[in-house]
Amino acid sequence: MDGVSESTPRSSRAQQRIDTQERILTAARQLFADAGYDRTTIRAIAAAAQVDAGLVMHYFGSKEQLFALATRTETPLVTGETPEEVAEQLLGVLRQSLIEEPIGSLAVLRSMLTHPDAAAEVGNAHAERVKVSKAIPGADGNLRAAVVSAILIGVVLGRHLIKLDELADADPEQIVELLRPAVLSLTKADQPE
Amino acid sequence: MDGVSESTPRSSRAQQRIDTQERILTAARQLFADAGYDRTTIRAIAAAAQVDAGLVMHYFGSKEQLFALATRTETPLVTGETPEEVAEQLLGVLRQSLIEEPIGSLAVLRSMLTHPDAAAEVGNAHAERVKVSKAIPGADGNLRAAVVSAILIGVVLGRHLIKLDELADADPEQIVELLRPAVLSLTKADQPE
DNA sequence: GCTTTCATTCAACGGATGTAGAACGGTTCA
DNA sequence: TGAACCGTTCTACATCCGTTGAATGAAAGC
Repeated sequence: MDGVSESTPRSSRAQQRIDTQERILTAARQLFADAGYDRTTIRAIAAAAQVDAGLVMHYFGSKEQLFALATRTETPLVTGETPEEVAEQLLGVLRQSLIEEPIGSLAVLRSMLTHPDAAAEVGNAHAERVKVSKAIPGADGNLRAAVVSAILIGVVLGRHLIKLDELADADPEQIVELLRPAVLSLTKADQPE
Repeated sequence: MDGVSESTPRSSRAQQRIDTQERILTAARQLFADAGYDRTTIRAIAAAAQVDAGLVMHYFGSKEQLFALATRTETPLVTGETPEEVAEQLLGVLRQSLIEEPIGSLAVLRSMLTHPDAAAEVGNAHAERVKVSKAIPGADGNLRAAVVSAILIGVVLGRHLIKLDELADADPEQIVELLRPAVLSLTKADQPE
């Protein structure tokens, strides 16, 4: 039954390699999020992972490739049908991002602004817009979706990165409540005047 | 009447020094906005200003001080009394920031996310929040003001820095229209249910 | 005209960084 | 037990950066 019992011992070497790689990735994610791409050095990542800098290179090839792997993030789902459902799902994503720092996204966001190649990742990290735009009716659905994304990015950024005092200290639920009308006004189609 | 006619000749040395300093400051502003603090080198600024790197140091002391001087920006006024007036003024600031890149602000915004000391500048650059919070009634006026600031930052950032396609290409006026209800919902005080 | 002043350039240093390759030491396997 | 393997560290190199101090040459003042 257990075909790997003898040929691949679960610990000691194969596993330790994987553990070490994961330790490096975790340290990289955290440091990239805290300090951005440029200010994060391979040596610092190695130190945080209690490893030599050369090993990081050996495993990941270059700082560039390590960054790409460390900041890969799965995009949240937006599957709602009605504007209200879409709005609630977006607010749910926001709530989660306010409660705990979305480390991968922060790393990308922070780095994107100084590191050219990171910008490409944003289309990926926030590809939710694509789905959002399909869920928002009207000819300007795409634009509305982009504006909503920008708003959410701005608020998350204001809380975790810029750390605007009021935003950083406030109750997440209160922020969500304040934003509900704003998000709703954007997920609903134009109403003729 | 003209006390400076002879004692301070307007050109040649005093003036050329001022001109050169201004040329350096302009180049610095642009480069900091384009590439952020870390990726902008003194040598690149000097080259853009057609000057030696040593001269930049000689005039501004350090990269740090140059950054502080180059990104100093005057804060827009928000003096409205009613929620509607405040909202319109905020939307006006947004409109202007969408039409032409606010280079100083972009430089701060971009650098702030990787350069620690730049963060302090944000309180200055967006000190408008203080005035906004006074113009927004209710116990949560401060929080509302912060949320509005975050939203505006997010949208400007989405257009000029992240360059979300739809946001970058859209008509500024259309974006402003989309955001009016959102901003209005935040400048108005809570209405009891 | 000679000296002083000063805007500007030149050359260099010390440190940090990404990266490459040799070397080490324990594990695996015959 | 001895040889091959491999995870890991050590050492070093080339480059780039911020910064400095001496050198240069033209303008200013006497």
